[in-house]
Amino acid sequence: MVTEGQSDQTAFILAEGWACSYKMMPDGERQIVNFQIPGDFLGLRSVLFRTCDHSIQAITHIEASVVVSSDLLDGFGQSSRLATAILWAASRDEAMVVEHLVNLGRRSADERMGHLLLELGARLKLVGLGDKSGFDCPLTQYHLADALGLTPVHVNRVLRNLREEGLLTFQKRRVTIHDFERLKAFSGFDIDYLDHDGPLLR
Amino acid sequence: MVTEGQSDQTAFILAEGWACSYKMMPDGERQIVNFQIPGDFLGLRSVLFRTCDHSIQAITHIEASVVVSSDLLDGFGQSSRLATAILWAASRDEAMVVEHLVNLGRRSADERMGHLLLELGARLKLVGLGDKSGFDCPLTQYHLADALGLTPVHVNRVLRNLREEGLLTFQKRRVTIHDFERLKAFSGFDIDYLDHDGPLLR
DNA sequence: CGTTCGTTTGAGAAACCTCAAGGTCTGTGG
DNA sequence: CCACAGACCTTGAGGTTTCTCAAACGAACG
Repeated sequence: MVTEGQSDQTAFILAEGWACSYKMMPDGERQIVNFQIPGDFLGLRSVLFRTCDHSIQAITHIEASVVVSSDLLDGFGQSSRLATAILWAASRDEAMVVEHLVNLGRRSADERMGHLLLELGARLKLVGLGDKSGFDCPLTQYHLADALGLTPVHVNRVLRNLREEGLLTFQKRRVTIHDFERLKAFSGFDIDYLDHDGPLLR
Repeated sequence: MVTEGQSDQTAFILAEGWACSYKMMPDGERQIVNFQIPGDFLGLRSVLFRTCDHSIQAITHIEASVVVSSDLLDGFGQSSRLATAILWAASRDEAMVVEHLVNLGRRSADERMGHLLLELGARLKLVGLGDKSGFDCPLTQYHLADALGLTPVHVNRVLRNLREEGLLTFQKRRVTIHDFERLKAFSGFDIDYLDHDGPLLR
């Protein structure tokens, strides 16, 4: 129904049956983000974003009403710029939460850590704090543990692993990326879900 | 800055410093949902929803601009009904994803399963499919595994645990809740995050 | 009647947690 | 400047949860 990476997608309202939205991992594993049941709106972000960051698949036989994409965008075009900006912010926000969810569901502790720190680095770079080599980071290992669903003790060991692997160092409130490309590959980080530069407007 | 359960909250745009949004578990554990850095919008759902479903806390010293809540809602009030409805749907969607995130981050496999099935039950009940005693469910154990970040093998054992505990049975495409209250307590399910009955409008 | 999909069970391995104890750094009051 | 407290980081040993691999079983379907 909706496929990750494609553009020009459609939105639906589900009338009958079940569907699910999910993301695929490079190794073929899958993380289901949500199940959709009758009455649910489906594929909203695929219309608002230029390219979709997730896929949707039917589970049972399905009946759904197509929501014409241009109608949606027209409706929004007439709305205030404020409304559009807010919806866009909300969507970006949700995209980050979804990526975080995938992180917890389908990655090892080491990969999660790498992914989180790469995401923070990428976001900080966008606003001019930090660069490819690293960034200042006020988080404690307790914060990282609470974010990644780990214990602080294990966070410590994970950071040691990454350091010993030569991937990154987190010391003295500073994250230093030693090998960006390898870390990116290791943690399955793909910046696309952040890379939507502004509302899709007409 | 923002506290779960309160109403009349404020939104901010972060100018300087770091913050994080999180949910607390009954046992005092915490799941951080996202970190906010300069430039980020913060507390949007706390304005759109009557009561907020998460909390926000400063990590460093912070400078932020207050976004006046009434301005936001005015801006929306002038927008089309369509725009408002869409934003509301997006927010509810995000609330579900956030709860799913907490599920993966801070609950055991058994608790996750209970929580997921209770959520599905609650949502199905809202649209008239299924009731407190259970619901028809077309999902396979593979679907559940992909949703909960487990292996299909372990899903099977989890379902057996829950059955042997007398909490629920999932057999022949039917979920039967044997002891709703006990299951709810066991899996930390709190329906509030679904219970926002329509956009907050003027 | 064979094939496919989904479920069930077992045994051993890996990841992560718990508990416990030191160690380091930083700010604070004397 | 020193002593101290508190917050944070680091390491070890042993336990629990979850995974991997493997195999068998049942039901649906052509």
